[in-house]
This record gives sequence, structure tokens and C-alpha cells, in this order.
Amino acid sequence: MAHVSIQLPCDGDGACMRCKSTPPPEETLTCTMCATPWHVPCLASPIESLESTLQWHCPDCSGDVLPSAVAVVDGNSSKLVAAIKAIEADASLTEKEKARKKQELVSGRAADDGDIDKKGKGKEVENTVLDVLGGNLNCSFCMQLPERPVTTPCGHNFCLKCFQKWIGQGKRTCAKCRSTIPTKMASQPRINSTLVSVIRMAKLSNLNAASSSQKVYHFMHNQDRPDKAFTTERAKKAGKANAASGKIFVTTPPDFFGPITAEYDPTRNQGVLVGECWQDRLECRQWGTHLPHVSGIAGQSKYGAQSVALSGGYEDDEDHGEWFLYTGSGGRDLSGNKRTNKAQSFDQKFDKMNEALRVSCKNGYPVRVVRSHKEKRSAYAPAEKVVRYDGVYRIEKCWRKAGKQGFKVCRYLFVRCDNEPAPWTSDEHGDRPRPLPPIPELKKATDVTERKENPSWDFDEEEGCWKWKKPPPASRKQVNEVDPKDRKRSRKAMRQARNMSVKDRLLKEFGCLICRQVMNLPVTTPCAHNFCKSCFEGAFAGKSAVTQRNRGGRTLRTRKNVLNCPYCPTDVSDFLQNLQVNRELMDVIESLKQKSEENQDCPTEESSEDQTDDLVENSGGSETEDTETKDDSKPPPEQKPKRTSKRRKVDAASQVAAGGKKVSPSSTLLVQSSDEDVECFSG
DNA sequence: GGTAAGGGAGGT
DNA sequence: ACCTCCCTTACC
Repeated sequence: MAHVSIQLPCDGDGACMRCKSTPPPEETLTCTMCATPWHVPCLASPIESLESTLQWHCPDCSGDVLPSAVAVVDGNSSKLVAAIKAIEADASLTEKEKARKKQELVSGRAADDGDIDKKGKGKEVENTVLDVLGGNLNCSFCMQLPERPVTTPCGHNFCLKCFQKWIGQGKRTCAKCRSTIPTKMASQPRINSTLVSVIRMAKLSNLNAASSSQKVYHFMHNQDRPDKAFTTERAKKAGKANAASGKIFVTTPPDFFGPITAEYDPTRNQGVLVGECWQDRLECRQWGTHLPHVSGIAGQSKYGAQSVALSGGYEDDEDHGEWFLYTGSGGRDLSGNKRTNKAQSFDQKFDKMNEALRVSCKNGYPVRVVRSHKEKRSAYAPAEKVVRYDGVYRIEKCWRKAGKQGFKVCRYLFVRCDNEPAPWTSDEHGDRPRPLPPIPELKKATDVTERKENPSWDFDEEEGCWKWKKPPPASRKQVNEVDPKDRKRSRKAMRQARNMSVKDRLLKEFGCLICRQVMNLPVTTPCAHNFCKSCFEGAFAGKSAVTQRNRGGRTLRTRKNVLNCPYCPTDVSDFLQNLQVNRELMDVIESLKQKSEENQDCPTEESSEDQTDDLVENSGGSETEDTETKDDSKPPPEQKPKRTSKRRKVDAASQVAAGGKKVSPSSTLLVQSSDEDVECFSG
């Protein structure tokens, strides 16, 4: 290879990796795309080229096709280039401030494709949000707050789209620090839901803090779930494999369409919120969101379909978040004991559940959608081992086509139409009517059904929200009755959520998945889970990533151990080897902590109580339980150690119900994971 | 009542 | 990650 073609940037300490010198600021140029500094004299391409473009792209990025970044400009740009250089050279500015100033200079920056409605006010909103987040979290590609953020193991945050474009160009190193991106992260990036909610809440806090206090977003846990699925006497296996359903908590009839609102939720009086998560399909069922615990479609062939689950069962499914292509059920031989047979053996027809979906399509009914972690090919599936409610969609069209396996499958185009923003977007508002995406496969489709009449569920331009334009179909089933005793539950939690200040909630969103407190030195795993560095390391205390093997006095090659993420079964041994703090996240947490402390001088009674409960449990020395559990390298069983005996009784009861295993959502997972870890090491 | 259904656990 | 078993639920 010709020597001159080797191009290297400056390393983390600012030293040029080519000439090994540490150049002065005026001799370095920072790529506007990947934010990597380069030593100008060591660049192969002539310096004059800088004068022709407003935004300089480093050799790594210059081959790129990002339409937003390759803004072609007029010849009057040399002043701007000079101004950019001046910013670069300004020692009084931090790197973040430099990036922001440069961004301001380049104010005519092209927008990302789509979503026109947010562009008008976009700039203003982004700027106020920047005040809160300090620009710390900005995507290094587009320099905006990450849209659908993903986090690399080296702790850098990017938009999903920007990241995927980068990967699409064959890049396998972090655009910011050049660390290697693991293959799995490259092929299956998962959205970092912690960042999503933080950004959205920051936006809300700037727009109207008052009205936002009514909204509570659940991204991780559906706390306070007293009744659990149980194992009958007939069932020989413990756990939920053969479990019968627990109590249904909502009062909606089983054939109820649309979002489940507070009036149907006597226990919590909040309804089922977008982003709410359950441990499994049985729990999801208990909140009336998707009733069948096995089937992917809930519906009746002559009445319509109320909900669907995306859980990776059909390879033809295609998920784009706000819209997706769904495959009908059937066409597989599941006779005998088979529960999973990926092989199609006959054509699907528009009957049974598939017909139910078609009825919902024709009438424009809202269909609730849940996504399961088992859907592996979608970036929009939850990263945690949960089932998540993502809001209502309409089926705009359906048709049949030959599936990947040759047999005909029923296909449905789902488009989101919910008044709440989706769990992966930081938008402050829900959906607006959007044009239908182009569907190439429609060319080969047969039996195409399009809605002819006006949809029952539609967007009201005057009110600016989705609503029933025609009365919803009358229920043909009995309304579910709920024990009045259950109504008292969780009132306190609701009160707390309402009274918490926006900043407190921002902080709460930064909770470590192990200690449940605001993260200290946050790390983000490739599977998009966030922990304190110490908690994360503690979870693997005494375990090594490799096993030394000896046989007959000679040392064999070391064997790599599997170390599972404390929250999901993903192997994080490589990540653990080179643990990188998510500094961008850490900076935000620090500044929020500071602001929160400044406001501590005059807290209300309620909010200070909330704080004690939710946030600052680990700041005092009294909570020895935490340290003990950490030393055991086992995460605490439940995030609220000081609970009343009432809560403990509930937990004990549920343990019996589930065959002796702890079943509260987070804790089960954590306990299971650590068990698995032990398995891995013994084997 | 027959039977399909994107479940879950345990073993390999 | 795959296979196998066992069990519940609700449509028709």
C-alpha cells in the first residue's frame, strides 16, 4: 500500500497519529461530521479544498453520502471558513461550545428527511433544550440532539439514522473515538430508551413545564403489580411456561378498541401509557392491552382486531417504527406439540384473525400495538426483556403476496396514529397524519383491500388530536369487573409522579438499572442498558472474562467466558474488558444535579419526600442494604428497600404463585441473569 | 369441544 | 439458538 494514502487523525490526547507531534490548535481541523481532530499538514488532500466547502469532512467521512451534511455552498464561504477556524482556535471555549458555535454559523443546515411539521419551530426548541442538556448529548454526525439515540460501547451517542448510514458505508469504528464497534451493535443497534425520555422531558420542561406535570411516561417498569399469573395444580412445570393468567386490572371489555384510558383503570387511574412495559405476554394481558398470551393477533373475524404483537415470529415482518408491515397468522403446521415452526407449509387466507385485521382496516379502527424484545430484527423493539405498549396504529391497506418461503401470506400496512409520542422518539407530541410510505411489494400483491369509507378513528384538525369520528363498535362482551379493593393501590406513586419537579424527573430517568439511583459514572452496554460503572462492575465481581485452562501440567489457550448483561442475556464480556463511561451522559447528569441542588433551598413538602423515596437513597450512609447487595455482586431484589410490610406480603404471595421464584419485573430478570452467570461459570 | 396460537421453561 | 414438552386461552 502506498504510504501517502495512510491518513490518520489526532488521538485522544490531541497528538497526530501520523507525525506523532501535538499540533497547536490552528494547525488542527475538526471534522464537522465525526468531530475527530486532524493535523492539517499531515492531510493528503490539499488545504485549498477547504475553501470550497463550508463544512470540512475528514478523509474517513468525505466519501459519505449524508444529504444533510454535504451542503453545497456558494463561493462566498471563505469568511465562514475563517470564522470556523477562529472558533476552533478560541481557547476560552470548550469543545461543546465550539461545536455549538460552529453549528450556529452553519445555520442554513439541511434538515433530515421527512417530518416537516417540526422544522418550523425546531430551531427554537432545540436551542432551549440545549440550555438544559448543554449540547452534551448531541449526535456527532448531525450535531443535533440524537433522534432515536443509540449508544456505542465506547459511550458515544448518535441518531439511529446517522449511525446506520455510517455503518452502511462500511465503517466499523466509532465516529467520535474510533473504537471498534462490535458486529452485533453494528447489525442490531438498539435505541437507548433512557436517552429518549431524557431528551423528551427536557423539551417538555422548556415548552410548558406546567402541563407536562400531568404526563407520566413509563419506559422501564410497570410498578406495583400485585397479582401474578399462577401455576395450576395440573401444570407440572413451575414458572409461567404453563401458567394461567392473573387478574385483569382494567375494566375494558375484551373486545375494546383503542387506547385504554384512565377511566378504565380503577387501580391506578391513569390508563395504559405508551411506553408501559411488562415482563411477559401474560402480564401484558393483565392490563388489557393485548389479551391472547400466545397469539399475535387479538380479534374476531366478523368484528375486527383490537391489538397485535410484534415479536419476531414472521420473517416477512418489516418494522419502521411509525409504520410497519405485518404478516398474518397461520400457514404453519403446529400440530402435535409444536409451538414454534418457522416453516410455512400452506398459504395464509383472509379468515379468522387475518380477517379480523382486514375488518379493522376497512373501518379504520385503532389497533393497539405491543412490541416484544423477541423481535430481534427491529431497532424499535424494546432493548429490555419486556413487552412494551407502543400506542395505536391504523391498518391502511392489506393484501396477499408470496412470502419469503414461497407460500402466500396476508400483509398489513400499519401506520401509527396515537396522541402520545412513540417510545423511540423525543417528540413532545403524538402523531400527525402522514403520507403512506411507498410499498414496492404492492406491485406483486393480490387481494388488495383499501379502506373505502372514512376511518372511524381519525385526526381532528381543529382539536389537533386523534379521536373517534364515528362511534366505536359496540362491545359484544361483558365488561370486566374489578375488585374495589384494588382501587386504593398505587395512589401514592401517582401523587409522587405528579408532584415531582421536571428536573427531579429528568434525574429519575437516569436511574441505574441495578441500584435504581441516579447513575454515577454511567456506562451504556451494547444492548442499550444503563448502569453505574461500579454497579456494573460489581455485578461481575470475582468473575473473569477468561478461564485459564491447564491440562497435564501445560497451559492451554484461555477460554472466553460468557458474561451476561445484568439486565438481559446479552454477552457483555468484551464490553466489560474495556469499560467506557458514557461521558456525554455523565456531563448532563452532573449539570442537572447541580441545577436540582440549586433549587433545593425551598422544596415543597411533597417533593422533598419524593426525593427521599426516589432519588437520593444512596446519597446517605443509612442504606447499608445497598452496599451489602453490591458486595454480594447480586443486584438488590427490589428497588425500594424501605417498603411497608404490606408490599412484602404481596411479594411473598406472588412468590408462591410463581412457584417460589421472585416475579417482580426487574428483580426476576436480575435474579435470573445472575443465576445464568453462575451456570456459565460452572460449565 | 376441537384446535390454532409471535408462550415460556428446561435441556442440549 | 434450537428443540421439546406442557399448558392456557379464545375463536368458531
